Amino acid sequence: MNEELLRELNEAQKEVVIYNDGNALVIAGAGSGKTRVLVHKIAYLLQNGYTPNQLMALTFTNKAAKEMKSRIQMLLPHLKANMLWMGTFHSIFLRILRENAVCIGFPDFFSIYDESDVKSLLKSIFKEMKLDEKQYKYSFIRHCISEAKNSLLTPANYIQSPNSVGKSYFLEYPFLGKIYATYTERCKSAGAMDFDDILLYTHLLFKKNPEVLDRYRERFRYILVDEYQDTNLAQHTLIEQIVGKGIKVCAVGDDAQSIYSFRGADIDNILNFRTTFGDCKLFKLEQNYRSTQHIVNASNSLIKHNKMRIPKKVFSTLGDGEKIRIVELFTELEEASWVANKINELYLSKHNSLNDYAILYRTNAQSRTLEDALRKKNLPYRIYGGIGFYQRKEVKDILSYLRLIVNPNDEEAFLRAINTPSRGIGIATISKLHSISLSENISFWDILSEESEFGMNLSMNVKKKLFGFRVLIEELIEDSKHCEMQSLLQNVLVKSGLRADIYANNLPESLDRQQIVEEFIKSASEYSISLLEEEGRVLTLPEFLSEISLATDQDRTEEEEENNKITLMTVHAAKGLEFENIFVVGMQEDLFPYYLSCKSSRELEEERRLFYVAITRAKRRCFLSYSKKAFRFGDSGNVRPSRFLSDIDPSCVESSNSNISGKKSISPYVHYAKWNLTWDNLEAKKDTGNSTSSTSTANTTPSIISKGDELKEGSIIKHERFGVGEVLSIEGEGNDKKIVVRFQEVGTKILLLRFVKYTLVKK
DNA sequence: CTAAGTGCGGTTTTT
DNA sequence: CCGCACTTAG
Ligand SMILES: Nc1ncnc2c1ncn2[C@@H]1O[C@H](COP(=O)(O)OP(=O)(O)OP(=O)(O)O)[C@@H](O)[C@H]1O
Repeated sequence: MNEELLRELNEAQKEVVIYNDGNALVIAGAGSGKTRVLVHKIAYLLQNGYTPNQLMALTFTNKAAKEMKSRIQMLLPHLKANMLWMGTFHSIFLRILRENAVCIGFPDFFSIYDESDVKSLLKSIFKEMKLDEKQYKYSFIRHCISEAKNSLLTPANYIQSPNSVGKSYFLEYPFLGKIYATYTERCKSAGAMDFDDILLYTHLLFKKNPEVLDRYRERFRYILVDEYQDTNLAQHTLIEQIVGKGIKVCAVGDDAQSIYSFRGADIDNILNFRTTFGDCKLFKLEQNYRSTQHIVNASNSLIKHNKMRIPKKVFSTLGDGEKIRIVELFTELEEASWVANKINELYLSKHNSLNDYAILYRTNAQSRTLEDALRKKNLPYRIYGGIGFYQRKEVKDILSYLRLIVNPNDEEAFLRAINTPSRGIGIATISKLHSISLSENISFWDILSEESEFGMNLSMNVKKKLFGFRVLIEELIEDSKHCEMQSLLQNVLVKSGLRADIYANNLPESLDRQQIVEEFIKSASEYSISLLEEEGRVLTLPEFLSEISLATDQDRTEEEEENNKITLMTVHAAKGLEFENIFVVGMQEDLFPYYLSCKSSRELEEERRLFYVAITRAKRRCFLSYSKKAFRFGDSGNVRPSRFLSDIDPSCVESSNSNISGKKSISPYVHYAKWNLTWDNLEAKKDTGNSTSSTSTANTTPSIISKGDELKEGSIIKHERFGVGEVLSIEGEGNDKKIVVRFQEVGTKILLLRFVKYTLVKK
């Protein structure tokens, strides 16, 4: 069994997988199989005595987590993959927080504020404090708060600590600390956390409640982390808190792919990894399995222009392949349609799938032109990023009611729900409520609930409206106790008046909104069905809310009737992925590198790393394009090609025009002593103990009639969502009877037989 | 209180 | 160009 697992790896990779004497760190270039090593290591550990609940595997995106899960499921078809604690930092630690909310003074079903909730709360605080929003710009303040949290500073520490990251701002922004403190207070009394809080509060939970930490430390034996170069202090420290005394860590990463410094990622975390954790072996992987030699050479020659980096050897055995093409177009429009044409042409001649094509860009705003061009050519595409489905107005409206049901103190949900649809409760009323809330230190909901406070200086008419809202929410809370998700959703829509509002007419705009609402209902229903089928559990409202609070658009369980689509996404979003053909558009000065990130060589080098990530996504073909005329803020101007284009070794490039390699790029590099790195000064020492085992918990289910006796190994079934698949095995008895099915599209799944909806294709 | 219109500022990357 | 804060009319 082990041999089979290891056969798919080269010698260097095998070593990492097998190594179990201490902590392990892999630093290696793009496409060298780091993620593959992690996946195989998890499988290997599982085959050699570790149980799924002893492993914690952390990724940065839900997409990566999902991908990893399915790859492991592929290697170990009988594994109950959902027993693995595998997910993003945020999702895993949110789970831990939910299990211990009371320890940190939060309600069990605390809310998660998304970006728009945060914005609205902060703006309300600005008003309260009468701050000049020209000086206290939302985006800057938001950044500072996030920075504070990522540095694990509570408001008190942020203000007082001598080496606080806020220090340098306080002179110019004397109220910054106060804003942060107020913001934190308000979130707390609303029973809400923002994204960064998830990490900060988990850190505090572990720090202040060692017995809680110990409970998890008894359970976990191994922590595995992908993309370690992008961890911030909070993430790094959390791992540090857990690891040690028989709990090992294995991390993989590539310093050249560190592209998230804007959210606190600190490359020192990976560089100092060996000293932080001790007893750590460093591994290198040098063979690139993804790309052809030209692409590997091009990316290497590019990244060599960075001073801050660890030099690496990389080679490919896939042959030279095609050179990188650089193409100049006149306008952005022409560029987009050139890309569309090129894809069409390749698609027709190579007879491959559109899934093999990705178009990458620096900013989401660039996608529009591309979409138009693709639509014009009738080329199907799928776009990642941008405004997520769950942030859509219509969806947020429904969610605000659902959030109130679960946590009536959720201030942002309250503010949205109370006048959506319009109930004649406007700013005047809200600000009265607001001042009561502040002076009495109670939530909006409490004001409505306490008769005494209620009547203060409000007119009879307003009182009636507020009372009506209170009754509505109380009724929905009651409904939630005995309704299932679907009927609860219907109740919310009908009783709130949202349905009547949205279905009031059939204007095209209205139809769009209706469609979004329908889609939301469908996605809830699909989620609840898959939970039933895969885990035999009934979806509860709090679980549903918690789940989607972390879901970005891309992870929504979409229907995939059309499974042949071009991928459009930002370079950031493409990290960790690979495609046969990559198109990077907008390769011009001011856009890539982005004009806001050109101030220091630190920023410029990060932009260059970003470009490195873009190129290294390509397996066979890579096209870089730019337009000479760019429309920015309405007016147009001439732009020059990106300086990065001339960083690439000309021998790997085929250019459709002349004026690229001519101009030498100006690179006024600052020398950072600590960045003068070699493999040698990454060495470290120390050692830790060893480990044994622990156990898992059971689960319960209701009982329903059983069917599916006609199935046996080798049967082919068609599942309504997963498509066609082969039954690999049937396990368990009675209500617990499960089938292991390998689906063509979605990989292997374990499904509870009594809940599965399928049709038999072949006995 | 709501809806519709004007004028201004700023403009990235994401969990 | 897009989102916003603010104004004005109903
Ligand atoms: N030993 C191997 N044999 C065959 N294919 C391999 C091997 N190792 C890696 N690959 C393939 O190489 C490609 C890149 O692997 P992987 O995504 O794990 O690399 P990575 O180092 O994580 O890349 P990145 O840093 O860009 O995320 C994948 O398609 C993977 O299947």
